Amino acid sequence: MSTAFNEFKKLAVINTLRSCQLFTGVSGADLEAIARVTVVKSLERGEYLFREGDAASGFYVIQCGAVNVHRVSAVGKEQVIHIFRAGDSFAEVALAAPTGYPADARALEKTQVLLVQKEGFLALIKRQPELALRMLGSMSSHLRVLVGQLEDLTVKDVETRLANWLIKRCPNPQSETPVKIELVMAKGVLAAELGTVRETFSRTLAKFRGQKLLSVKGKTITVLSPAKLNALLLRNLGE
Amino acid sequence: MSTAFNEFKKLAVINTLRSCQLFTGVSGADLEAIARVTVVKSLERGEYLFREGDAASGFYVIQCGAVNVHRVSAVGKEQVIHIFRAGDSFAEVALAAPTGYPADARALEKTQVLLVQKEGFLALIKRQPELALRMLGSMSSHLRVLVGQLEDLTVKDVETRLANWLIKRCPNPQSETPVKIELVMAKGVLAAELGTVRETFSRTLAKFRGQKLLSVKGKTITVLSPAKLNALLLRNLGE
DNA sequence: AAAAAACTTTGACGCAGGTCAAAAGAAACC
DNA sequence: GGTTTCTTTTGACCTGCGTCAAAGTTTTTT
Repeated sequence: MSTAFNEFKKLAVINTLRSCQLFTGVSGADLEAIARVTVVKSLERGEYLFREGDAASGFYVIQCGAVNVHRVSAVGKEQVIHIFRAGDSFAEVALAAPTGYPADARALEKTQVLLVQKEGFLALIKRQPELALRMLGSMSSHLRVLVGQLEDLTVKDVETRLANWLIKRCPNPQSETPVKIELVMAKGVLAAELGTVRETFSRTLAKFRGQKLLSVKGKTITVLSPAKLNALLLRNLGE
Repeated sequence: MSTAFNEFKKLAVINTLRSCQLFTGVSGADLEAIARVTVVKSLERGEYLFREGDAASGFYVIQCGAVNVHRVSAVGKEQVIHIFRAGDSFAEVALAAPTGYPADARALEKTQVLLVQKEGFLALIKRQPELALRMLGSMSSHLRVLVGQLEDLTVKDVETRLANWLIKRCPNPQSETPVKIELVMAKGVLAAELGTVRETFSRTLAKFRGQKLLSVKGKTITVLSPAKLNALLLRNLGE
C-alpha cells in the first residue's frame, strides 16, 4: 500500500471522527492520535459486527450505513436496542468491559465502521482525562435512551409509540400542514424498533389512515395533520 | 460541631466508600479526597431523593437502607428500573449530564446515602484518570442491567421472570434440598421490580405452589426443590 | 419483461396479563 | 383489645397484541 494512499485513508478516518458527536471540539492532534488506534471495517448487509459475549476489542463509529444493535432470546425473538447510523458511536461499554459485548450488532445495509481499539484508546485517556469525560457523557446518553425504551415498551401501547415516533419527525407538531416522512428502513425493521411485529405495525398505520391522520404510499408516510396526531398522542399519554 | 465529631463522620464516610464496589482498590488518600466532596443525606421511608429532570448535583452511594429508582408515565404507572441497597452506587449519569436526572429515586425505608458532588469529583478525575475509568466501568454495568431488563420485560413472561429471580437466590440451583428465601420488601414492591402487578405476582406464586415447587408463609418463600424450579426455568427459556 | 425473492397487508383466533371488586389477613395505632 | 390502615389473595372480565395463514405488492435479478 502506498504512503500517499495511507495518508488519504487517515484523513478520511479523521474526518469521520470529527463528524461524530462524541468528538466535537476535540483538537486535531488528539483526533490524529485516536485515528492511529483505529481500523476501518466493511460490512455487507446482514453481516454481524459482533455477537453477544464476543471479546470486546473496542467501540465503533459509523462512517456510512446502519447497524442494528439487539438481543436475541433463546426463542430466537429479536429485541432491537437501537439502530445506529452515520456519525453515531456505540459499544463504548467495551472500554470498561471485563466481560464481552452485551448484545449483538448486525449491519442493516452495506456499512463501513471505524473500530477504535480498546488498548490504544485507554492509553490515550490516561494522558487526556478530558476524553474519559466525553465517553462518560456518551454512555450516559445511551443510558438515557435505554431508560426511555424501558418505559416505552412497558407503559405505552403501540399506537402511542408510533404516534410519538411520527411526531418526533414533524418539524412543527402544532402545524396543520401535511408533512412527508420518507422511511429509510423497511417497515418491518421500524416495527421491530418500536418493539412490535410487522402485522401490528401495519394495522396501526391502517387505523391512523382510517382516522384520516395520515396517508401511506410505499415508503412515504404523509402526516396529514401533525396537530391532530399530536393531540391524539397527548390524549394517550394524558390518561 | 466539634472537630472530633467531624473527624468521626469523615471516617464513617470513607468506610462506606471503601465498601462500595465502585471504589475497591482505590488508595486511602484518594478516598479521603473523595470524602471531602461528599455529603451525607438521610431519607425517611417514601421520601424522594430526586425526581426526573432535577438538576444533577452528583451521584450516590448507599450507606444503609434501600432506594427505588424508577420512571413514572403520565398515567402514573411506575416502572422500576432498579432497587439499590447498601454499598451500591447509582446516578453516575449525573457526572456527564447537561440535562437533569433521567428518573425518579425514592427511599423504600429509612435510608442514608452519600452524595458525591459533581463539581468536586470532576476536578478530582482530571488529576486521576484512573477514577474516570472506574466510573466508565460502573456505568457500563448499569447499562448491562438495563439491556437485560429490556429483554426480560419484552421477551419473557412473568412466570419465567419470577422463576429466574428465585433461582438467582438459591445457592445451588441443582440441589433438591429446600431453600428459604426471606423477602426484604413487600410483595407488591417485588412485583413492580419484576415488571408486573401484585395480583399477577400473587397468582404466579399460587401456580408454583400448586405444582409443589414452593411454599409461602408471610414474607418467607421456601423453594422446595431448586432443581425442579430450575428445570422449569430452562424449559421456559429453551423454547 | 418475466420470474423470483422480499416485503406488506388483512382476517381469524387465542392468551397472557392488566383492571375492578371484594374479602381476608397483618400490622400499626390509639 | 379494638379500630384503622395496609397488604395480599382470589374471582370475573376484557383487551392488546402476537401467531398463523393467505393474498397482495414491491423490488431485485436475470
